[in-house]
Amino acid sequence: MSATHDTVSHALARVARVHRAAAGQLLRSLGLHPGQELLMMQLWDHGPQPQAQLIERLGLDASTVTRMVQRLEQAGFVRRRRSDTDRRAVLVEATAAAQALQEQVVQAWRELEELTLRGLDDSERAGLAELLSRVEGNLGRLG
Amino acid sequence: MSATHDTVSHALARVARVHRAAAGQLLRSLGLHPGQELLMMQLWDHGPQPQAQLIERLGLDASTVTRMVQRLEQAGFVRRRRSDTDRRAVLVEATAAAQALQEQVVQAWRELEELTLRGLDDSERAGLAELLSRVEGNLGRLG
DNA sequence: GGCATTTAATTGGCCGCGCAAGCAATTGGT
DNA sequence: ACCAATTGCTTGCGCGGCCAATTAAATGCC
Repeated sequence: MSATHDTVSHALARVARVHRAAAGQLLRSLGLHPGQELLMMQLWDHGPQPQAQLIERLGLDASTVTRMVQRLEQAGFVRRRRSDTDRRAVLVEATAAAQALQEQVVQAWRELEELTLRGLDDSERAGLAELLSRVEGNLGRLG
Repeated sequence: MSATHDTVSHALARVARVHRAAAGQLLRSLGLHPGQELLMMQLWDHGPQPQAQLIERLGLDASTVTRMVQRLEQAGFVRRRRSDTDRRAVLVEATAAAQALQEQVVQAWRELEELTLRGLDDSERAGLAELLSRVEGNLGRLG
């Protein structure tokens, strides 16, 4: 066995992929693709907001958000309108149809969380959350 | 603050993204896209092997591996040839050019690992590795 | 006011990644 | 020996995601 394996980085990459796959499985029947639910949650949690805010909060590239929003609009989950105070900005808001989805998405997310953490006791869960948070901090602000 | 946040699932998704971005940054100058280094590492660690083996070890979809290998071949890092014993199978092997890359990739991966784990002591690192492993187990086999 | 700079979005291009459908070779059962 | 089922791989398609380049609007500075 070569030494390039068993690193946290490898584990993280693999876990993230299966986790995303599991999310995809749960979201599939709701008509959402993995990643989109995070954007919708932002809208549900913080209400209508310009894309710049979504970009900021999701930590995604502007072009990614533009196209995600376009597709979500196409799917009927989101509405876009030009801001009056800043005519460059595009305000994004969840539609009524999306409101109906919220319950199911939250539920799916809960299932995913439980599936993910199955067999970990409270202190282990807290430990994992904290370690991930610190790792995020390490990687977050790098040049 | 709504309750949909602060879940391990959210943290995991975010951490995975910044981690991948960091990997991309480090691999960029080497001409590799994030994800490809994992495939190359398989080849370096286990030698020439059929795609089926790569699919198995990487846990990726067959179509994903097919196209990754095609692109890596295009880039000159990999060679493909039909297996003699099973003419459906495609054997994949690293090229000499790729051998030269190995050192740098291993180095980049080491940097990434250290960057990721900065500020965590040995027991915390071990703890994170173990928790990730258990989470992977939870999500891995979910028929 | 006038002009350079910064900011918000968009588009084109490319990659990773998965699902679905399909093809060819191999294996298994009878 | 034959034919069904399985296996290995490929292609079409669509989405998430990034970078680079572009346009339009807003801001800053003189």
